[in-house]
Amino acid sequence: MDQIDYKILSTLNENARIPISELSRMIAMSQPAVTERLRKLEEQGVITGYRAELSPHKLGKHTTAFVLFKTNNCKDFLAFSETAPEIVDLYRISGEYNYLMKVLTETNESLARFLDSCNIYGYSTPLIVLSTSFEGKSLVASNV
Amino acid sequence: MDQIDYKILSTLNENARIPISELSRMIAMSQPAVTERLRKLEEQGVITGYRAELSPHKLGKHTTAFVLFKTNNCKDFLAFSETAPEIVDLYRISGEYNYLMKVLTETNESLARFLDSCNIYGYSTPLIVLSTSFEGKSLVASNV
DNA sequence: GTTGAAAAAACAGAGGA
DNA sequence: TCCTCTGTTTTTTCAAC
Repeated sequence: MDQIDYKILSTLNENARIPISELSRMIAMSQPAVTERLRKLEEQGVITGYRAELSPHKLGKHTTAFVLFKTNNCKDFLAFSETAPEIVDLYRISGEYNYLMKVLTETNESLARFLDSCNIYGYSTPLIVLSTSFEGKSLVASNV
Repeated sequence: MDQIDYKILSTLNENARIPISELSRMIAMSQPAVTERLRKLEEQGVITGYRAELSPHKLGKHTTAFVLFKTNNCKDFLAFSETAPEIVDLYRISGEYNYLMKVLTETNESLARFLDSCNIYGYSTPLIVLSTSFEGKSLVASNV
């Protein structure tokens, strides 16, 4: 992992669909060399995947909320949560509550309905997201 | 936006670097037609970008935490947070605390040091992430 | 890690349901 | 309007160095 690898990671974090030919021009290195570095970064698990980032709003999801909660049935809740399209992120956390989830619903009302339908207790008042200042900042500096 | 568009979105959410030729084979549609649909989805803002997903662990970030806090200097904090590599997500939220941030640091100790260095007050005990059950679930169903 | 040729894919045009 | 077909350009892959 050197400066060139960091540059590759930072560039792909900004635009994962950039052609390798263009990437290689940007970092002034031959295409096969960049391809080989990329292959290694994927193999080592530094790069875990490539994702299209979608607009929740354009897909009719107008409410984003974080909910802290407790559950005894960790295993059951995990199975449920994987099938619930509303839950996009799920974290096991330290502290009074043992889970944190990020939930996307169409409206505030559908958020309330969804929470009622979850088999959880002791959940916090939903932390409604008023605005997302930024999200998914790159883990590697862009000016390497 | 029809079923085919949803299929394109869901496929690109799983692998954003898939060649359009392969994508077009998967959904049994010609390449130019898929290219045109993709162009429109980007133009409409349904697709906001393509990102490489990196492993925090492989990059030396062993601690992930969510921190709720209050600040009066919203503008100043936003400027600071954009330059702080530790803060990867920042949300303005409803409720007693007015901000939620996701922070990645090398260790628990560096998390403590970072929070001390932030010009915020009334922040919650950091919600340390013990494990990420899942993250970034697709906003569109995969079985469309 | 570089160069250069062959294969594959992306792009841009005309034509058809 | 949206899709298909075809030729051209670009990109990727694979060889040898």
